[in-house]
Formats: sequence, structure tokens, C-alpha cells
Amino acid sequence: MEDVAREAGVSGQTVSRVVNARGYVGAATRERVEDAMQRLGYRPNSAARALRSGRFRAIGVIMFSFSSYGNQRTLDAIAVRASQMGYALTLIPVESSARDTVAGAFRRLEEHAVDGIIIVIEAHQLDEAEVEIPDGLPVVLVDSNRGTTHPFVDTDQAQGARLATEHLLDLGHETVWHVSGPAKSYSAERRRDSWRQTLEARGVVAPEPLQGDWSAESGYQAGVLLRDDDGVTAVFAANDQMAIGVVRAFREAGRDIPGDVSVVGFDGLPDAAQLWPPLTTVQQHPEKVGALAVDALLAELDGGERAQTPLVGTELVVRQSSAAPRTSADRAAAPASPPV
Amino acid sequence: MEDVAREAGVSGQTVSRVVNARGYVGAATRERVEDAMQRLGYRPNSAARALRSGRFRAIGVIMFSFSSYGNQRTLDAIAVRASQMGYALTLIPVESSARDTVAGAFRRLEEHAVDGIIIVIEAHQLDEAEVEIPDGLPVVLVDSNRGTTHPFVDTDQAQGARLATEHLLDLGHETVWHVSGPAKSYSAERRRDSWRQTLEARGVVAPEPLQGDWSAESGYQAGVLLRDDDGVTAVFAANDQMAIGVVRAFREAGRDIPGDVSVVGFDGLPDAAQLWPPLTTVQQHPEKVGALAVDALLAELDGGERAQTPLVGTELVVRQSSAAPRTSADRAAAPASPPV
DNA sequence: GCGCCGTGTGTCAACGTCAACATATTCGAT
DNA sequence: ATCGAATATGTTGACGTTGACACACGGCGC
Repeated sequence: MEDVAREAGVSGQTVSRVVNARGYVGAATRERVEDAMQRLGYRPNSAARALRSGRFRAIGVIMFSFSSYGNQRTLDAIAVRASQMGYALTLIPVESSARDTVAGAFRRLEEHAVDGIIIVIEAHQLDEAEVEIPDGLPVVLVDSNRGTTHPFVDTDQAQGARLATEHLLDLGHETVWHVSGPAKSYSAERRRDSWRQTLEARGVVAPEPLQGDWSAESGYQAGVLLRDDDGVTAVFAANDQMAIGVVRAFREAGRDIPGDVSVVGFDGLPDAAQLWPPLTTVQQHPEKVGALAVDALLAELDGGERAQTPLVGTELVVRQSSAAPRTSADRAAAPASPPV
Repeated sequence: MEDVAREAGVSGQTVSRVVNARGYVGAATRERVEDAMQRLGYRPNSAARALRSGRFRAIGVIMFSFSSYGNQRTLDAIAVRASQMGYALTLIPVESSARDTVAGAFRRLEEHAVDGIIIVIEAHQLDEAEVEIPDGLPVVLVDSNRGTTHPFVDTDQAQGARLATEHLLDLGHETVWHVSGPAKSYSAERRRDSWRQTLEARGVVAPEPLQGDWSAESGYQAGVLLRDDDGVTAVFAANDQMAIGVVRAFREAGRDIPGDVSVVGFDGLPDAAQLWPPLTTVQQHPEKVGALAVDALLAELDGGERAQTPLVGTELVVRQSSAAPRTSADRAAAPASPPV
């Protein structure tokens, strides 16, 4: 900065004023300074700026590595929104929920230069990690309901699961089986609870849910358990990947999708439409979740007020993996042939 | 820091020495200081540190938002490795390759506190953006071959494409069709070139490749064009998503995979094994790419030497979407029925 | 007994920026 | 002609940390 000031024949303060467009600067002077900045390739030093102002214009994100597609998209959206708002994003990956790992992430983040933190980790895993969230920094939680102490943003899991379950019931299926996500997952819990409630509201008995771990492999294993039971005609998988595994299991046993069994997923993976058969799924909007999380954090930062954030809605996308169940007459007529 | 010093009855400098474990500090004093830090919840201020030392202990990553699965994984690996090495990661998303967008990303990154930059953007898109990479900062490129000016790290695209093509030829297919990635993509280009060379090395004429854009949808469209030609018995798609689309197209027309047509992908999506049929693919290792990129950058940072980084190898994973072609006898015997 | 080295601690200045204040100039209103 | 407001620029100090240097003390070898 000093060099620029000398080059332009002004004081450092004037350079500062030009850079920040604050206060009065003569037009000619401004031009001279801008010229000098250009020539010398001057870039303001953010460290000094941060030191002076106490603001870093950076947001920290704590997130599991190897995260789900949805979380990756959320991160992406957070990055985009933060960038729009002139904030940088500092990413702190956490490899497991082991307590010291998560705690270590917080420590690193505290030392690093951030004005606030967005945590994209399942609530239960957070609980498990027994992390005390530092109080100096504003925090927003995603995918979590530790809502009493910090604002949180999330998809409306319950609504989505209801849409999926009702869709299958409306098609005429007597009941709907469920392949749920891992026990520790808050989202999985919400989807499972909502599925059960939806069935019960219709006076239908909910079968015992099978538990997966979000992976297609676990969906396949659940499908293997289900496929030998002829009574199973409709399966709601808690995410698209597990739905893929379920489909594979049934197909492998020669049971047709959706002829013999309807399968609905959850997530809205972009490729779900191109699977064979194209997968009926609940479309999430992680990009909205990410943007809302940033907005909520910035609101806390600026105003100090706790932003009230609504849950982000989902939509059912009906494709070809779900259909009305075969009547017993159908079944006799066409044992197991692929549809067009 | 001042408070801690007062609390412990020492000077600020001694506190600094304790924090950084540098220089001589008496055992009793150290303990007193550590105690005081604990009590007061002292955290060193990174801005001041950076200002003083000129080092930020942070790495910037420039990457397209909505990036491919592979790049997401690479980012993840970069984050993990950087974190291990005590570096924070600053993520700068770029929404399009429009010149000012990318240039803007650089500017933001220069202003922000980073010691070096890793760029995860296709080389051609970089070229197009006509970005001059700033010379003050060490830069490592991923997914690119602008190798003359900066070190670069990448998957061995050519080797992978060769594996896939040779696999199909070895199964007995007369030739191999190819659904390539977008024209602007360096990876796509390398995979296509290698596919062609492999065919020519075997004295086989390469059919005209079809061009997709990495999406399953585009793979489907390519598949629609191919499926009516009975001569097509083997397709190598430049990524798994397009392979999914290709499979759907053939299935939709009643042509069996792998009975009538073999399909091989590229990427090693974790769910590829659970597709129906499980997809033969070329397994990449983005986690290695990310780690190497960080290592190369840190080597530049510390030593100033240009790290020599090898290409990261791939492996062919043979699953059930590829098989020997039917002989004409087979074809007459079993027109189009699903395998187990 | 003298000087020297190793150890432990304090003082000072500087990193680059910007808020606060001080100063200088111009111009219109009285 | 004088004053005050608006405009334009300079000076100073402080943000929190740490490197350079200075100082103080005890033990060792000669």
C-alpha cells in the first residue's frame, strides 16, 4: 500500500479510501491511485484488514468427508451463496464422529479466521461427539434439530416421506415397506417416523422397517430379505441409492419393477431419471438449504437476531418405478415379463 | 494474549513462546501460562499471526460448482490432506467458465488469505477463460495439462480408456463404440484419443464417437442413436453416468445388457456395483489425486522445487454389464430374455 | 575470580490497514 | 468581506503477534 501511495503521490489513507470507496476522494486523485494500483498489482492484505476490523469475511463449514450427495450439493450451494455475499468459505473436513475429531475441528476453526460456522453433520452424531459448540461464534446447523440453542436449516423430511408413502397407498398398495437409513441419522429417523405415521393415519399396519446405511449395497441386502415375500408390493427406500440396491435385488430374483413391486426413493439424484426403470423419488432441494443456511448465518452475524428459517419443501417426482399393484388376475396372466 | 500474560504474571512474549513451543520457557512458567490460557479461553488470533508471519496456513481451491462426482471426491481428499498438514482450505466456487467469473475467483483468492492455490478445472475451460494465473502464488493444477508452467496432478485417463477398450476387444467384440464427454473437456479428449489409439493398435477401425456431456441424459440420447444398429455390440462410455443412460436406452428397446450389448463405464461410482446389471467400469482414485495435489503444493511452498507427480493409475473392475458377444447361433436361440 | 555459555524472561518494533482526528482548500450564503 | 459547510487529503495510533535484541542468572572451565 505504501508503494502505491508513493507511486500516486498521496498518503496511504487516500489509497485506503479509494479501495474501500469510503469518504471523499477527488476524481483525479482516484484515477491516479487506481492507475498506480494497476501498475503495481496491489492487492489489499486480508490479514491486516482482518486484524484491524475483527472481521474475516469468511465462513467455516464443518462437514463429514465422504458425505452424501445431498450434503455435497448443500456444500456447493453454501459456497456459491457465501461467495455471492463476499465471504470466503473455509472447509473443515471431519473424518469420523469420534469425539476428539469433531472437537479438533472446532478448535482448528476457532483458530482459523472465520466469522461464523455452518455445521453439516447429523444431529445424533453431534450429540454423540459431545461437542460443546463454542459460544463466541454464530453457528447454524444443517441436517439437525438441536434447534433450541442455534438456528437450523433443513429439508422437510417428514413431508417428503409422507408424499412417497401416500403415493404408493394411492396407487392401491395395501401397505408400504420401508428401508430406512442408519439409526444414528436424524434424517433417517424423521423419514421413518413420518412413513409410519402416514400408514397409521390411513389405518394401515406398518411392517417392520429394514435398516440400511444409505449405501446401495445396504439397499440390496434389504431387498434380498424382502424379495421372497410375495406380499411385498411397495417399498419406500429412505434414499435413492438404497432404492437402486432394492431394485437390483428384486430384478435379480426375476421380480419385475414396477410390475411386481413398486419402489420409491428419496433425494432426487440427477441420474435417477435415467435408471432402468426411471426411479420415482422425492426431490430435495439442497441448493435452497445451503443458501438459507448462509443467509441465516449472515443474519446472526449482522443483526444478532435469530433468523427464523422454514423447512425446505420437497416434491414427489413420479417416474416408472412405481405403479398400481397387479391384481391376482394380472399375476396369473403375466408371470414375469419385462415391460416396454 | 495480554490478559493471559497478566493472569500468569509474565510478558506477552513468554505466552507466545508457550503457544508456539519455541525458545526456552521454564517448566513452572509454562504451566502457569497454560493454566491461564485455559481459564481465559485464549485462542491465538490468526489474522495477527498471518500479518506478522506472511503465512496463512491456508490453501485455496478453485473449482466448478456442480462438479462431477470425481471432482467432489478430489475436493474431499484435498480437504482431508490439507487438514492433516495443518492447513485450512478456502473454497472458491466458480459457476461458469465465463472469463470474468474465473478471473474474479482468482482476484477473490488473491485477496483472501491463502499460501497457494489448487485449481480443479478442465484445462480447456481455463484456456477459454484466458486467465493469467497470478505469479505470486504457487499453483497446482488438477485435471489439466497446462503442465509447462505449473505442476499438475491427474488420473491416467489414457491408461483407463485403454483398459476398458482392450477388455471389450478381448471379450471378442469386433469393435467398440464410444460415447465421449464434452468437447471442451481435457479428460474427455484423452479418453477418446486413447480409445481410438487402442482400437487402431489392434487394427480395428474406430467408429465415429458420439458426444455426450457427462450426464446420464446425454448417455441415453447417445444410446437411442446406437440401439437400432444391430452391429453395435460393445459401448465404452466416458463416464459411469453416461453408461447408465446408454444401458437404459438399450433396455428400453428390448436389447439385453450384456446379452446383446456390453457396456463399460469410467469413474468407479460407488453405486455402479449395485446397478442392474452391475456396471463394468474403470475405477479412478480421486482421493489419491487430491492428496498428491496437496503434497505437490506444499512442496512448492516449502522447498520451491517443482514436485514431479506421476499420473494416478486406474483399474478395470469387471462386473456384469460386459460379456462376450453372442454368436449368431446364440442370437437365433435366445432372442431377448433377461439373464439371472 | 574471571569470563563464557546455556537458560529463562522482558522490551521494542514492525507486519498492513483503517478509524479518528487534524488540516487544507473551495464555494456559496450571509 | 466573512463565516461555515462541504470537500479533499494527511497524520497518528492501534489491532495481536512474534523476531530481534537485551538482560539476568547460575554453573562451568581455566
